[in-house]
Amino acid sequence: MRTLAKELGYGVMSLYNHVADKDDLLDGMLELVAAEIELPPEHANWKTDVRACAISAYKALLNHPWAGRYWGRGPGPNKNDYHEAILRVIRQGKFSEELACQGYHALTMHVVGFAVQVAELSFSNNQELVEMTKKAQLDMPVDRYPYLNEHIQFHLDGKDKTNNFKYMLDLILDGLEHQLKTS
Amino acid sequence: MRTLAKELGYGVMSLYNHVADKDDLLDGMLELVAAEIELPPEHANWKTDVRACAISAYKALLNHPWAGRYWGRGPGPNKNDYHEAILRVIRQGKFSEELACQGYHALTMHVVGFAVQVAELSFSNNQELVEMTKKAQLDMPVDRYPYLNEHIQFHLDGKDKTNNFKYMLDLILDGLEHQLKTS
DNA sequence: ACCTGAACACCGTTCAAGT
DNA sequence: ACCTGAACACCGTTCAAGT
Repeated sequence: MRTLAKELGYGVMSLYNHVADKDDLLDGMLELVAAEIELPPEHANWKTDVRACAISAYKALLNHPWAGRYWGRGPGPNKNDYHEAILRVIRQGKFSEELACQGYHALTMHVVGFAVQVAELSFSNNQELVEMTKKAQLDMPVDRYPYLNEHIQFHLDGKDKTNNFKYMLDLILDGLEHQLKTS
Repeated sequence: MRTLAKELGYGVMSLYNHVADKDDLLDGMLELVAAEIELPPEHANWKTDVRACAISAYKALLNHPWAGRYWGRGPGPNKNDYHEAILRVIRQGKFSEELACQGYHALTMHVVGFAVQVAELSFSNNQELVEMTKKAQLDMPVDRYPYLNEHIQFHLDGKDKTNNFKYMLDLILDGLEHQLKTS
């Protein structure tokens, strides 16, 4: 609040003429984030549509790294539109009510769960990440943590070329598709 | 800090004789949470072992709802043991280095991503959840959000009987198993 | 209707002083 | 070695007073 007011060039208390609360302000900010999410069209391919929408939501959350932590607060028009879109697309894709419920939760939980964790890391560049990784490695002797060291080395060698958000997303989507077909 | 000191019956500053920082204190607390995770045995079934370990980690995080938010901080012996265990089990299960990397991230991201979001909700009982849901429903007219309302009704009717954490976990595990077999 | 400073009840932490 | 109160630099917010 105090920082924001200073940035705007007003006294702190002026903010409370436009906003009830810090919570109220946050809700408004979250709605702006939700507005960035590109929503899928009517009646097309559920899998590609829900995939694109999830990726768009993920990008919106990473555009505003503070946002994921607060995403679970109250409802809001733009946030509702996003959730409605996900549910609509899979229901129109012939998901049963039950499978839609499961798929909806799996997808939305994945998006913000992944986003909060990636946003938390927040190193400014890759070099900084490498430094942090190497420092962490000092607390992990190879004889006690052989697999952990192997894994870290795998990353340091730049061998991890997969986008892990999309990788998990596809695990979920493929799993749902399989359940849809065999139900 | 101030609250903790009062609870212990000491002055605030006495804490700094046992702990460098609030961060230092949190790291210690996180290690205690990590200690609650039951680690899998050597050389058994990767799928059931990694599943049990993930569920145990999830339960530990929910036992201490504040913990998920800070899980991504630095390394720590107990936290390292947990990560080492996951990596070991899947590598011993004949995962390639690459698939192990993907599986490791998918599993660990799922556990804490899901935990932080569930912990955030934090209503004390089911009645309270129903109240909150119904209040949220007021901002969601049925004509504008038909699928969202259908979904909420599905929950209010108690028809969602799936444990969504385990459901997603099995989606991931089954996907990994499939990739393991066809690689 | 909008702005504002003083004041309140909170934080984590430094520092100097105690035993 | 362990404890501690005063003090500092922060928070979000209430309240009464301004225009």
